[in-house]
Amino acid sequence: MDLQLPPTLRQLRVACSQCNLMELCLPVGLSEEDVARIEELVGTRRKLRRHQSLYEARMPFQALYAIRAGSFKTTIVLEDGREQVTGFQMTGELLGLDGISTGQHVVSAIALEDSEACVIEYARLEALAREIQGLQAQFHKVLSREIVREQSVMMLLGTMRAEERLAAFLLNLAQRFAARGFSGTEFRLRMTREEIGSYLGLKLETVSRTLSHFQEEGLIEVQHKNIRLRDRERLRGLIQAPLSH
Amino acid sequence: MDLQLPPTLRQLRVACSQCNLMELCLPVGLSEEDVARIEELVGTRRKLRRHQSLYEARMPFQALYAIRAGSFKTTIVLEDGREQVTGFQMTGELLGLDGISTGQHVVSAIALEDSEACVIEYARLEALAREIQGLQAQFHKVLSREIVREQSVMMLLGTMRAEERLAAFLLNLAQRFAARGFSGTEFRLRMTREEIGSYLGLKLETVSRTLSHFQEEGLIEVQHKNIRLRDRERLRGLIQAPLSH
DNA sequence: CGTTTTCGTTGATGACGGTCAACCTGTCGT
DNA sequence: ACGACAGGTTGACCGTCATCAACGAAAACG
Repeated sequence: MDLQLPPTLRQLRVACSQCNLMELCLPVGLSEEDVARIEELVGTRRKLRRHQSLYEARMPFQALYAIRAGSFKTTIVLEDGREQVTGFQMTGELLGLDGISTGQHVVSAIALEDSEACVIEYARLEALAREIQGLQAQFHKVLSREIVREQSVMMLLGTMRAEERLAAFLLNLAQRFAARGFSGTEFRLRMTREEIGSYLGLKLETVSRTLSHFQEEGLIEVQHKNIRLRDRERLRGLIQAPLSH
Repeated sequence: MDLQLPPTLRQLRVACSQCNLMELCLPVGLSEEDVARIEELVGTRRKLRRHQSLYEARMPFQALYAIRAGSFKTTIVLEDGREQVTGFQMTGELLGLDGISTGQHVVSAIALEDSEACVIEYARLEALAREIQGLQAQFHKVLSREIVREQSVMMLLGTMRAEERLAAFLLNLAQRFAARGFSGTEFRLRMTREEIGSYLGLKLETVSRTLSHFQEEGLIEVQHKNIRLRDRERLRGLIQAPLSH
């Protein structure tokens, strides 16, 4: 079996058709036949240990990456060194879209845990998208979905208060875990308070305090990185009715 | 002449090849021949008066819009009524990308002044992108550029202070005016203080105060909506060195 | 053309979240 | 298994920006 081979030789024959992430990834909505053709797209897979990067800002862009296992964060840095997390990505999600624009990556993608990603060479993807209409359509949707996601983060950063941001964040995570067949009520955070804060435009102390506060209110249970949602409805209510207006 | 005809009959024959926005719009980098084929893409143009919307959130998505004249803002609203401006768009820029994801628009696009947009039916665009490689490549770049733009807004909202946000905003506007052949030093804001504030995650009073402050410092001259940049370098410096660290 | 409304400026005050600091706990590396 | 260190919690204090308010000016309206 593959697992017996030394790591460098593990250029596993990738089979999208065998992958349980199909309905979250690029092949969504494609016929069996088309999925078969897509498999030629994915050349290799890359395994990463925690803290390793899939790509770094300013590196030339050549490929997109579909997360097969694990999770990542993407970060952008200003010249003065300030850094911000722009997103957290889970299995089935596509990384690297930022590089298409200029041919250079603008964010870095860093594994939050030991992870694995399918390498999708971009030139091949473009070529195949011209042939397979469904692939083209799906790819455009993925791009557009990222635009929409970022817009809702802008909304969060621009108009929400600390409590609302955290509530929105937890509910979003829950929903994504659920979509992957995991519990949407009990899960483990893969990122630190500081990373959460960076993503939400808050300091880590504020994240910590707010989580504690949620716990006191009976909204959630927190124990380190383990989260349990106890009252989803009230959490949701927090977002819609900040304090009274 | 066209101008004599009643508005409803003004389905002008559009000619991308004649449009001075070519190098800012979709046809970038295409051969003459390909540009000719692209022209069949743009069916009609739409004229809008100030405050009219090109499309509204929740409306079905069918077309993208290339701004031919004027300018727009895009806004997203939460259920509780809170609204945020997610972007300001100028000539040559593409509107409607948010709709691809779900087939429904998620933001509304509203004209900041009397404006005109070319209607690009999306189904046709996808079809043509499959045939013209350069068009496909350019379209993907436009999508990716929007992702990158939003990331830098996230950075701005997440880590920058009021002064830095305003400085970044003014410099960005200046650069875009310059790219269109207008002065990058003296220009007229098309949006209100409130709209600027909404975009930057600030209240209108803060925007007003900060602009006044910039003026006292000799960085800019403000007179209502007219802006003149007096010291670009110091403005730029504001962004990179927030206060000392 | 005058009136009304929208838009912008400036001031006084206060709240939310940032900052600094001390301490604790769990995890990672050797 | 142990120690060092990263990660997390909590408290006290403070700064930035929001809020409330009053006023002024420009633009939109009939």
